[in-house]
Amino acid sequence: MRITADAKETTRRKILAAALDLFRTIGFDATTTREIAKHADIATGTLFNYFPTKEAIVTCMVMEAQPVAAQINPDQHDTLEEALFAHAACSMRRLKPYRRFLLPLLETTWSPLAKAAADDAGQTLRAEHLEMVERLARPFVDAQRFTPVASQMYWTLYLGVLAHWINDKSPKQEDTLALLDQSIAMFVGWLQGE
Amino acid sequence: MRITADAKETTRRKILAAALDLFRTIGFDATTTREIAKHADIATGTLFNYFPTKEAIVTCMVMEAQPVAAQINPDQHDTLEEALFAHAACSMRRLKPYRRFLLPLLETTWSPLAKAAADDAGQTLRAEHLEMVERLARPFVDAQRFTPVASQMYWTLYLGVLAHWINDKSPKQEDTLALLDQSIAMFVGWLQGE
DNA sequence: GGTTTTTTGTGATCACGCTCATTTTATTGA
DNA sequence: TCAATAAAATGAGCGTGATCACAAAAAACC
Repeated sequence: MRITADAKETTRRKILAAALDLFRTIGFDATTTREIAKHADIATGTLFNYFPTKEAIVTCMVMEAQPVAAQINPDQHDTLEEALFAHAACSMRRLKPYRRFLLPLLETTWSPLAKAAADDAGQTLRAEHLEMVERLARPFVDAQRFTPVASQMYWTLYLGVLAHWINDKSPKQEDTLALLDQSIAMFVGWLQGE
Repeated sequence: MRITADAKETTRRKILAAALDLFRTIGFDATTTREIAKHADIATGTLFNYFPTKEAIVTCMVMEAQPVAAQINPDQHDTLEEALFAHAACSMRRLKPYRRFLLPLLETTWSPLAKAAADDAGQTLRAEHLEMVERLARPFVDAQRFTPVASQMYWTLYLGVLAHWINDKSPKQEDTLALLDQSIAMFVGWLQGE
């Protein structure tokens, strides 16, 4: 059991490394599962013993990156805008290595479009993010204001920002940061005001 | 030239009819292009002479529905919320026959996620919608406030509503209407306030 | 009407993500 | 040590959306 488990982990890492390499080099779409398997020295079928779909590989990469929760201090900020901005920026820093091929993640697992029962891992990421948002909002707004609809609207706006980010050509992605800033301002204004 | 053009139009309609029928009956994913072609009495290859992709068929259905612009009077409303709500509701009424299989449209052509150069038709629909939104906003807000970023944020929110709508199980889709209401309130609050 | 040129239709074929019956390898128990 | 059993790897093969070399038909020209 010992040797096998280690071997499996090794294979897993080989797949992730091979996939990351190819995604970066030629992009997500142009990378075939056969190619990933070949680079990882396994058979095509084996790949799917480790990851249910090609998209799941991306999801997995993101999940294994350093969690945001560990890097954010909820009591550090004076305004809700500031807190949410810091949180989003931190999340995006985490996603940065995968920016160019986040699209499949957004489309298949993160999007509110995603078929309900889909990918667990993606749902987990979403839930974690939203939970943090709610926690950050707690000192600033009534708990009862933070309805599921509020979560949903935040998530929509956040996805909009990420979507823009993916193709952002501005030098330091400042366009995206501006969009993020405005999106958060809009959300906070609505959440606190009214 | 005459006869051919008519024949082409006939084939086009046969394809659209066959596709609509199948999409409704067994859903978008379960419908194969071969099946559509068979029902339309043409070869598989011919289908792709008329529509570049399977998704484009859906886009086309939506485009051929009655344009929203013809049904909205910009001077009819007392508040911006009201005007935008009417416009969105009207757009969705138009989309209603296709609600169950809008997902591919949202994913591949409407989403801000879509690769930039993608599908023209989808971009047109988007542009038309946003233009109308801007026109409705004109009496209520400074023109210079309606920046491209504002358009983008509106579109993101609108897509969020549509995404929710697709899977909305509530009897008269009142969940979606509530979400639309809140989304517009948030957007208008931000656009006018600040 | 016959010839050329252009447009349209065709289905075999491709490349892809993914599956599954089978083979290979590892683990257990005596 | 060696069956017996469980776990993992394999690659041929499936169904799919889409392509393309070619065939048929239509339009244009004289």
